[in-house]
Amino acid sequence: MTTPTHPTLTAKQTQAERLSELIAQAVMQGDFAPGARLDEVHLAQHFGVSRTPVREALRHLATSGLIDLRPRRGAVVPARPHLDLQTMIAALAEMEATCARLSAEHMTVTEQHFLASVHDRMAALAQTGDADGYAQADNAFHAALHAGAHNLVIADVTASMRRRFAPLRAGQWQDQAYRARCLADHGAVLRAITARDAAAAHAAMLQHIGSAEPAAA
Amino acid sequence: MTTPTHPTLTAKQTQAERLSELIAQAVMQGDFAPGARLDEVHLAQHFGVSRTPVREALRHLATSGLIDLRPRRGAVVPARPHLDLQTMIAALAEMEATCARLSAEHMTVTEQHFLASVHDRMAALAQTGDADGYAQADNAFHAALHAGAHNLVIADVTASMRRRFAPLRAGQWQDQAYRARCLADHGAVLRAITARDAAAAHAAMLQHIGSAEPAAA
DNA sequence: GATGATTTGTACGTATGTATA
DNA sequence: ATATACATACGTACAAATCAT
Repeated sequence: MTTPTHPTLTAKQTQAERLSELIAQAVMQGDFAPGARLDEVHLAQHFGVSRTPVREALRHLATSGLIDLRPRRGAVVPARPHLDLQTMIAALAEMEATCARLSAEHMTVTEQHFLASVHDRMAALAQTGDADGYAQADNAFHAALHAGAHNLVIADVTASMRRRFAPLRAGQWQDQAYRARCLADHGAVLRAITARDAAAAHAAMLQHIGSAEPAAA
Repeated sequence: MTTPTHPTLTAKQTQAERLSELIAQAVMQGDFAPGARLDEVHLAQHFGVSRTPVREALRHLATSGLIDLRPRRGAVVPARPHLDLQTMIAALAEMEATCARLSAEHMTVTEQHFLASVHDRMAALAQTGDADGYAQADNAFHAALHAGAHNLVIADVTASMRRRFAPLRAGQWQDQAYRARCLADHGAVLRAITARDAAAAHAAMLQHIGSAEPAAA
C-alpha cells in the first residue's frame, strides 16, 4: 500500500491536480536543474503514486507551457524560463487589460458595486492567511471584469487564457507580500473603472498582470 | 463524419495528440450538443483505442479551455451562449487594435518599412478594380501588424478570429467606396505606428474594424 | 436515505520507439 | 551499423466516487 508522504489538506482534488501544482512549484522554484529530464517513474516514486497521475500532470503542465514535452522523449524543464511562457503572460496581460478598459466603458453601476464588494471581500481576507479564499476572491474579481467587458467572445478568450495559469498561480498565494501587492493593484483598477477612466484601467491591469504573475523568476 | 477506426498508420504523432485534434474539431464543429457529456469509454470505443489516450486528450483540451473537466464528473462541452456577429466583430476589433498598439510600441524600423510597402501596394491596387488582389493586400497588411505585435499568442488568436470573417468579407471588396475607406483607415494606422503613437494606432484600428467590417447590416 | 449501476481515478504490465554502446 | 537498454505510450484491471433508482 503506497501511502502519501504527507496528509493532503484538500482531499477533494485528484492526484494529478495535486502533482501538477507540486511539480509546477518545484519547477518555478528551480528545484530541477534547467534542461533536466522529468522522469515519470522517478517522479512517481518521489511522490508515492503510480505513473498515471504523473503523466496527466505533465500533460497539463506542458499544455500550460511550463515544461517541454515531446512524444516518446519525455518532459524537460526548458533551459531558460520558457520563452513562450513569458509570451503567454504578456498575452494574458493584454487581454485582461482590454477587459478592464471595456469594463471602464461599459460596466453598469450595479456591476461596479458588485466588483467593489468582491474587492472588499478580498481586503477582509488579506488579514487572515486564508490563501485558498484569497485565490477564490481573485478569480471572482477577474471574472467580474470579464463579464463587465460586455463582450462574450473577449470574456471567453480571456478566461480560457487565465485558466491555463491556475497551476502556476497556486503557490503564489502563500506569499504575504504577493497578496498585498495584488490587493493594491486591484484597488487601482477598481478606482479607474468607477471613475470611467478607460486608459487608467488598462494601464493598471497591464501593470498588475505583468508584475504579479510568475515572471521569469 | 469522423473516422471510427484508423488502420494503425503510425505517424510521428501519439494517439493522444491525434484524438485531441479529432475531438477538438468535433467540438468546434458542433458535433456534440452543448452540455453533452464526453464519455471516456464511448470515445475510446468510437476511435478504437483504450481509455488512456482518450483521457490524456481530454486533459489537454480541458487545459486549453475547449471543454470543461471536473474531478470525478467527467468532461462536458461548455454550453456557450450563442455568439452573435456584432459581438464577434467587436472582439476582432479589440484584438486587431491591441496588435496595432503593440506594433506601434515594438515594431522594428524594418518592419515599419515592410508595412509601408504593403500599404503602397494596396494604394496602387485601389485604382484598378482588382478585388482579389486588394483582399490579398489587406490580409498582408493585417498579417504584418499581427507579426509586429511581437507576441505569437496574441498574433495567433487575432489571426484565427480574423480568418472566420473571410467568407463574410468576400463580397465587400467589390464596393469602390469600401476599398477607398479601407485604404484611408490603413493609412491612419500606418501613420500612428511610424509615429510610435500607441494610443492613436489603437483608436484608428478600432474605428477601422468597427466601421469597415460587415456590420449588422 | 440507502443501494446498485455507471463512470472516473489509479495502478501496473506490455510493447514500441529512442538513445547509447 | 547493429544490438542492447531504457523510457514512454498504450492497454487492462481494480478501486472509489458519483448518479439514478
